[in-house]
Amino acid sequence: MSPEKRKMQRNRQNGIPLTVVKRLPGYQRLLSELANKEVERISSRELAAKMKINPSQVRQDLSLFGTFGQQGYGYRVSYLLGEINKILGINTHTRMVLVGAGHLGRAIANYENFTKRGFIIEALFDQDPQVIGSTVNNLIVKDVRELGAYLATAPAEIGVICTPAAAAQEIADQLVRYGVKGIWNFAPVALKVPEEVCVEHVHIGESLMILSFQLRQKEKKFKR
Amino acid sequence: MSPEKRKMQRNRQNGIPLTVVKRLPGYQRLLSELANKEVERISSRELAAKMKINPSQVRQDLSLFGTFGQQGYGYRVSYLLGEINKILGINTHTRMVLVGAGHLGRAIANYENFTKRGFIIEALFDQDPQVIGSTVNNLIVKDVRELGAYLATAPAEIGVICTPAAAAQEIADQLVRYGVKGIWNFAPVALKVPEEVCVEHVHIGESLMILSFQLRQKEKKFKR
DNA sequence: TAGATTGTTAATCGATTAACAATC
DNA sequence: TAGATTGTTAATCGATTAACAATC
Repeated sequence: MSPEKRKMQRNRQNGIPLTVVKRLPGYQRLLSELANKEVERISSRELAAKMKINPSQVRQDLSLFGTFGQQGYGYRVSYLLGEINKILGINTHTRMVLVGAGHLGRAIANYENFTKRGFIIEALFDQDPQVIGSTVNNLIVKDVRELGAYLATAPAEIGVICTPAAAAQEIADQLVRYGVKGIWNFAPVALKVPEEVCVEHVHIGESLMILSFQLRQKEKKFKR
Repeated sequence: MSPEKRKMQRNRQNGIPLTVVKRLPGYQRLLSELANKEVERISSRELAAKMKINPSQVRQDLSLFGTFGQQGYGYRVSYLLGEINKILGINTHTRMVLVGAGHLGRAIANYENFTKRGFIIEALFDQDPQVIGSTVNNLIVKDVRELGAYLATAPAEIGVICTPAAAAQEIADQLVRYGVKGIWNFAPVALKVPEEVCVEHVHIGESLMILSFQLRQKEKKFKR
């Protein structure tokens, strides 16, 4: 394999290993909880225990982004949370549009946790005349044929795809054409997008398969 | 240490590495697609290309479960798919109940992909009098207070939790008490369950945080 | 100050990739 | 048969864990 090809396959973007990136939301959630409980400081040992990982790993992970702690003291919860929020882009009004206002789309549109963190769904689109015009969480569902025109006047950073699998690629193409930089994809299909566009795929079905596998493994173990 | 001994020890301690387990649904989906297209055979090289992984890894992964290929030929698609379906417990009528018939719950209950693979949601429960009695995908939503009584007469292997975070642990406890062996959790909360119960958590919110992080990283990269 | 705990380097472990004999 | 491709062992690479000097 050529060096370039191998490099492309590496599970990294810009130096931060994907394994670390995947832990960041976990740190964020824990620190939020601690902040809510008005805990002032926490050590890597305590944080690690809550995350069910190794204290070295906590320090290793955080050190990739800066030096947030103090020797002999640990980490100030409010400060570390603030830094991780910055790293994750939390609390900075990220504009989103959502396509596919079926049950799943409406569930996402109603999720307050996202809004609270600054991820704002600003418009909903659907194809079904029965759905177009209905209200979801104070937004009127628009005709998906208006998607391009809408994004031309009100750009969004993230497009959420909650359509059936068959429609997803076409919608992704449109979102990309009209300047969306990230796609949050709930359709069970691998999207093709240009290199500069990020895709995050929520693998709902795969998750059920994994659960099923684990059930069967445990069965075996307990029978033996 | 002899190879067999090492293999035995690994299997005893950890079973199949989680990294491998996570790839299984991907193999399954690809092989299904190939079977639908009536492709007869596939090599590890071709399969790897479609999975965007290394051919060695495909052979390595599959060899953990048995020997499914033939030298000089590759893998018979229908046979390999059948074996992977067995491994994942696909097509063996797995009984499920779902608690929380909001938008997300109804989206899951309507998902035909699961039914097709033998994962059957047999009952829906909710707490809201407005929702109880309504019909979702030919099932009448029951009062969540009947959950225990229902499971006592009609046991289920998997319980799906689509309730708000605050209710999730209480529901998980009930599901476990009434014999559910796996929990598919969509509530953004870490559930505590006995060791013998499997939990698979769908991290919807974390996925958005990861996308947001990647967006910001790409921004940096393209600005620089 | 003295104990605590970080940030970082070094060691270990596990996962991925390469190589190749076996064999269809 | 001869080319193709597996299953498996060996080498490499990356991630996790341990160790410890720095220092609050």
